[in-house]
Amino acid sequence: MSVRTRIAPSPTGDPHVGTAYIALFNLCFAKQHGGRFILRIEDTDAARSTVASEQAIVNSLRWLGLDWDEGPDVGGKFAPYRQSERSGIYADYAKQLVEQGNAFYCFATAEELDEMRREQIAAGLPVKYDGRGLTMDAQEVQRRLVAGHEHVIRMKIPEEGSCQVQDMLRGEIDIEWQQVDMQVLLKADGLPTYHLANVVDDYLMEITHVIRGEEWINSAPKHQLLYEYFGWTMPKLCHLPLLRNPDKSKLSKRKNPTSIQYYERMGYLPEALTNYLGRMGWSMPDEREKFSLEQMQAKFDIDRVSLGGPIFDVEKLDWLNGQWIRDDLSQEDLLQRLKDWAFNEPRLTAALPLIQPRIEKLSDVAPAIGHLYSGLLNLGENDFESLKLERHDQVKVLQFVLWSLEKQNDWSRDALFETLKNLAAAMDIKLQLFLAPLFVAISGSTSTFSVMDALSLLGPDISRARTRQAIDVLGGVSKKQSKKYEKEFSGLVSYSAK
RNA sequence: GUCCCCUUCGUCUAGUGGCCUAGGACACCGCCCUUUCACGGCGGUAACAGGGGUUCGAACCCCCUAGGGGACGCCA
Repeated sequence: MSVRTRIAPSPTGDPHVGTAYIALFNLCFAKQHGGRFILRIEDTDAARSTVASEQAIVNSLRWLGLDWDEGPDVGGKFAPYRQSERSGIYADYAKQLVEQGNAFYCFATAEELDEMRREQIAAGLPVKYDGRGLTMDAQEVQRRLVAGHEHVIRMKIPEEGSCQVQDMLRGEIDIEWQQVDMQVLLKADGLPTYHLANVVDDYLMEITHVIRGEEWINSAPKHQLLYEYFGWTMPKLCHLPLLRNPDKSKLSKRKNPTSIQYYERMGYLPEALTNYLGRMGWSMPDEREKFSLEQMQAKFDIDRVSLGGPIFDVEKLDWLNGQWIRDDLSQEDLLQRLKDWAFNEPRLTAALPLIQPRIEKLSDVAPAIGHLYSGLLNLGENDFESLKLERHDQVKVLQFVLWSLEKQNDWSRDALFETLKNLAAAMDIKLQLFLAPLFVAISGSTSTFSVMDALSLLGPDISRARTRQAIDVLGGVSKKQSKKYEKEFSGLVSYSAK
């Protein structure tokens, strides 16, 4: 049997570099063993799993050159198990477990369980489903099912003993069954949870190796137990370390740009970013820093993964990107890359009408649109000095704007204007004053075309990054202050929503 | 709080019991190249978390402690 690996990213938010990281290692492992690497996008929440967000993942992985193979289709290639006509298979598997006595119906409501958890916390007990559904007698269960009471299916967990999970890198991991929750397998809406869907999919897709993030270690006993219940062979597990922020917490977008699209917009070469991700927790046998995806695949060895969670260090990525630009691009290549990146007709065409009214000479063009072709700006505190708003209010405005922009989905200039206008009104600040710090943050000056147009053309990734940068330049927001602001902000938003 | 994972320069890492007075890379500093700035070249500062074992010998094996991270959802 040949090796098959698979990643199952959730199409939530922007495609994350962590997804690319896991994909890269899966791809290299599979190719190294002459196997296949399969992509499957999964999320049971239809509201946030849109065609567009699925496509964004596909595009980002393609951009990075992390190509996947076609695998056995389960419920549609990109549209996952939420597809109603196929989700039935998961319900069938869940019911099979009930019949086998490995799972049970639970009629507890969300409120009831919240209450239970609160009590457990108050009593200093481990927070865990207490097995109340198990005590209901079969007739009562039948009665409620027939009556159409809302219910879920949970898996049974052994009451004592422990589970030994084999990890390809860590060896045996021993987890007490006491620590494992009676996981919901089938939700009240009839859709499976990740745990069930994942196991069923991996089985149906004949996955032999599961290479995923370390955050899944604690769920491994559940998955292993499901394989046992079904009588299926368990794939080999491998948990990769998590990418971290400079403060060592799990890489998150609040602290670091994490969107693959951000790195694309910043002008990193995909081969450099892939190369850099390949250096996170892994090294070439000859220790060279620069290598292509093909070279990594050729030399890949999962045992060379080091377990300490690596910090995503932009400085080294910058250096590596420079190496790629200087060593691997001919002048023609560079020209082509620049054209593809941003110096293309549609991008320029979008900018020209904005500056045409403002220029007197053709030589005025480059300075006027320079900020549309830049990454982070060269900002200093004094760039904000001449503004009328007090400095701490500037920071506050920028922070609130940032939070708004993080929620913003529609990046048309009109939608942005609507959002910002409402925010200014809610904060009770005159629009002109309100926009001034953002103007500087985004454009690097106060005398250029509308900041809405700039935001719209720059897109979410760069816009948010520059706003964040401006906040930092102005001294940042302390943790305490941030909490206070957050509260105030959520109050404003609900107010303006009315 | 409970459990799990992790721990070599500031950062990414090499190292799988003797080759380690611990190597490379980024960053930083200095020198050289140079009309400037980069690039490039050369050099420098800088680490085995702490404590116990095992062993002739420990960065490497074991134990304890500390620190960091993660998981504890009808999210994934």
